[in-house]
Amino acid sequence: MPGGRPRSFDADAALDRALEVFWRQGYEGTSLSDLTAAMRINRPSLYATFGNKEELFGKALARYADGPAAHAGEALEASTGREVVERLIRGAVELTTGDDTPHGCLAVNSVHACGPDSTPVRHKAVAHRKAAEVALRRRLEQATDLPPGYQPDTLARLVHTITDGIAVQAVSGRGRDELRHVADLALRALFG
Amino acid sequence: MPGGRPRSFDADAALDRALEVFWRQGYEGTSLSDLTAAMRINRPSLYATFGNKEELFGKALARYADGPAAHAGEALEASTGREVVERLIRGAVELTTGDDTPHGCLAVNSVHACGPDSTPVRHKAVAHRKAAEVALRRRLEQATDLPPGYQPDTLARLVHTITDGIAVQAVSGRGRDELRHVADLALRALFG
DNA sequence: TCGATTTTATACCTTCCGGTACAAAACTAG
DNA sequence: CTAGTTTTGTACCGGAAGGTATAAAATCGA
Repeated sequence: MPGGRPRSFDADAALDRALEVFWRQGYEGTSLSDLTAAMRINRPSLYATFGNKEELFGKALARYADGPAAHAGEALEASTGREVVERLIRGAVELTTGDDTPHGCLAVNSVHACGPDSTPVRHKAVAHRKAAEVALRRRLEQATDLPPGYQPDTLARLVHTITDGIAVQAVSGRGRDELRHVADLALRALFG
Repeated sequence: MPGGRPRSFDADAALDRALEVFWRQGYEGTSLSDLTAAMRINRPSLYATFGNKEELFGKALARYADGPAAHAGEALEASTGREVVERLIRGAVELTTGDDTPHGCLAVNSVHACGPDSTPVRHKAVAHRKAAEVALRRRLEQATDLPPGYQPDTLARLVHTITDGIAVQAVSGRGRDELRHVADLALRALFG
């Protein structure tokens, strides 16, 4: 029964391009014209396929978590608490200072989306971050190798504070090598 | 010789209100209507007194550094490296989680101002942050109480990474008490 | 009181925003 | 080939953005 003109573009590839633009320019800083130009589709196709700008962003954020930022989830599978933390911090440096990707972190950038209309986007980003923090805390509660006196919930928040800071440094122009040294020092301070 | 109708508002007070709005809503998220409403002046008065939106932001950022964020400069006067770092980190928590001020840090928020027209604003914020980092590095080079192996430049960057992360956590909804515990743990990790 | 000068208030300008109506094009089923 | 369906391209909509022209209002020196 369904005939219809076939879609002339790859929706997944288009979503990847949208992700790239949102990551580089932020939600508010990205106009529909920016999106359609990057995705190589026209406006009605975007709306028919992805809903609207806000829904498109939501899908881009989900893709970000499963793709470029997948290390954050995988890090929790490491066998020791220390290695979990190390993978998160070192992974943040690599993620936010890539040569072929925008600098900074989409989730951190999106928390700073301002203006009345971007409130739902900010909430999405906050929810995503909160979920990551809960998962890390749960994982650290299982760890037996934390230095004495380190509480899992506070350590989880400190680790995310450091990875958030790394993202800010990366958008501020700090290079990968410099941030690797920062990560080295942070890990040394945390675990000796 | 100069006659002329007298100005009917306090320019400093108006600038403080503009700072408040930029801090809470970001550069791009703040419209001229938001500004004139908050400052209780009309549009031509804003342009005659402060130039344009971008110049107004520059003056608000300078006021931020001398006012709410003055602790960052004063911290460098502490007598030991450790106390310098402690004042910076604890000061960041208090600054970014104030009851009567917006949460987060204006300089960190502004680094995330996106879109083509806000490039100069981002550059202003980056320059401001870079100057602060140089000053901290210089100060830590004078310190004699750093733990062995801590290089002043890397430590300065790590400290700013942590304060940046605190600002991100604050805009993400983390409360003052929680961030105080994070600061405690960070300082304990850094200095034992 | 009378110009000269500066600020006020209103109303407007251009441009771009996110979002959509509509018709031509490209396909499948019969 | 036709009927039905979906996507494509273009052109447009209302609204809000940053910024400004203009004239009334309020002060000064003379």
